[in-house]
Amino acid sequence: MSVQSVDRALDILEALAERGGEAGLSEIAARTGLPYGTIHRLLQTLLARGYVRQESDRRYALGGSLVRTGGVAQRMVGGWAEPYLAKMVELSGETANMAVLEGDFVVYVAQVPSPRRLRMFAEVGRRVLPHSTAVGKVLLADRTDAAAVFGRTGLPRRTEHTITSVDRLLAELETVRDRGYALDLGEEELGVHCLAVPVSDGDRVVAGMSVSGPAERISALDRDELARGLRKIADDFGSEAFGSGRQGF
Amino acid sequence: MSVQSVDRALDILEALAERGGEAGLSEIAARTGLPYGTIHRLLQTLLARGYVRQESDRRYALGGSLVRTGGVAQRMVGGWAEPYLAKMVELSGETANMAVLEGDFVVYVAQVPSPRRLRMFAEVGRRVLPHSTAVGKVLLADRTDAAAVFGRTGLPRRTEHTITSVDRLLAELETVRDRGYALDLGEEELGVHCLAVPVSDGDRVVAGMSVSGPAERISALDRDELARGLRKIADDFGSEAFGSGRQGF
DNA sequence: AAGCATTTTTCCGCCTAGTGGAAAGGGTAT
DNA sequence: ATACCCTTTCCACTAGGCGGAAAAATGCTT
Repeated sequence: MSVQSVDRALDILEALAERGGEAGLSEIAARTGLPYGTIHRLLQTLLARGYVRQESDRRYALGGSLVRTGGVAQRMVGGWAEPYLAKMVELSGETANMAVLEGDFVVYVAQVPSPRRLRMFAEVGRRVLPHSTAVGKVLLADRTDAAAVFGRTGLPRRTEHTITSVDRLLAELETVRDRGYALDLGEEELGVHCLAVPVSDGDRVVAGMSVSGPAERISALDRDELARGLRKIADDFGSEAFGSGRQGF
Repeated sequence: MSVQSVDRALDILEALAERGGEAGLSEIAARTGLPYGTIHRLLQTLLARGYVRQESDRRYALGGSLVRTGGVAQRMVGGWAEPYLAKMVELSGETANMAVLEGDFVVYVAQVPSPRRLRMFAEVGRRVLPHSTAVGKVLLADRTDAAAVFGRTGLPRRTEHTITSVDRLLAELETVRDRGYALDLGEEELGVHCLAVPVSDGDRVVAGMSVSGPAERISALDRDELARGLRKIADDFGSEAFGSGRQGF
């Protein structure tokens, strides 16, 4: 049903991405379980097209050609997310956002603003640090290297409520995993509260969706009930947008 | 030398990207020249992996899986660009940036700041409109649909120098094509001048690199000589980062 | 509502394009 | 200088992929 060599080429690209965009041939072999000759041949093909690049030490890295298609795809995904974000706005009355983790940063990729007069507005494309945002917390809760991320970024204090202790933050991520949603109680911007839920591709958390608004309005909502509603929407979106991924086991 | 089916799968992905991320099977066939059966089979493979998605009207679109790899690749490219941007800083004494076009926006993907006390600082990841920036102009100069972009974005006045007439702007793009570099004379921010040059993958303009600084300092430089120097650096980077693309003709 | 044109999907025999084990070639650490 | 590890090349085998053409689905026109 599937074309073997294409499948394998994608495996290689993904293996490279998981290793942070760079790996040696044998590292790829270890991860994918493919024979060396095969990997080398497929890499040559990707190399010739600029999807992979070879460094001077003969290691392989993801190449520039992925940027173009990736950018186009990101806008598409943002577009598909809009109806779902609109549902979240309907449910909560507040502005809804979708964000992904890019490196150590949270990047907003789509937004549907609240119809209210007083509302949040975070431009699409904006980058923020994960430790002080609800989406950042859901995104990191799924990763085992959260502590390393905090090590690199530090935990700059944004407001008096920002959590600046690594231990407290890791404990909070634990809570996020357990209850399935994350909060930001004025940690990024004073007077602004957010509630975020994960978007999964069936295997891993690939994005986060959140609603944000003035502290008083958000506090007035029933958190658990809201979270339940948002999770449902995020799950629907996840299976629609990323759903066909990871089949064939 | 190259694996045929992988090459073809990449052709399909690129055809989709060129069509704005969405196309019917026969559109892809027209563009790639591949037989229907073959395209369909390859699309099924990409579909199963989430690299492509099928809409309700049976058309195909780029899928979410590209976002992950694309994001990782973008950071890699930004990293490779740094030594080149550093050379530009050395040459001009001013902050150097690299940016790409994402949809109708210019997105900064890498930066090396000037060592001077008074310097430009535009955060990586920032989005701006193309009409009022030098990088925006080089990026659009290569596209035939620049007028359409301006139609969608409008030409908001950022300063008293911003060009707000479509005709004047299109004429300026013509000039940019001819002389090989673009200027921004306080059109985005008062008192800030920029000079940008294109980065090509050998076929099309895929990014722009620019230097920006206080109007007085930039004016004091010999534009044509500076442009020549920057072009050389940008060309070197282009062939290094995207160079192995488009072989095999 | 029926028929026509267009586009997408399925099928299957042919055979080429891809596979992968193993050996040769490079780098670099000891 | 040598040994080890990682990468690249080679080649005989055959499974995996190819693509023409028919079937099915969709949607447009009359």
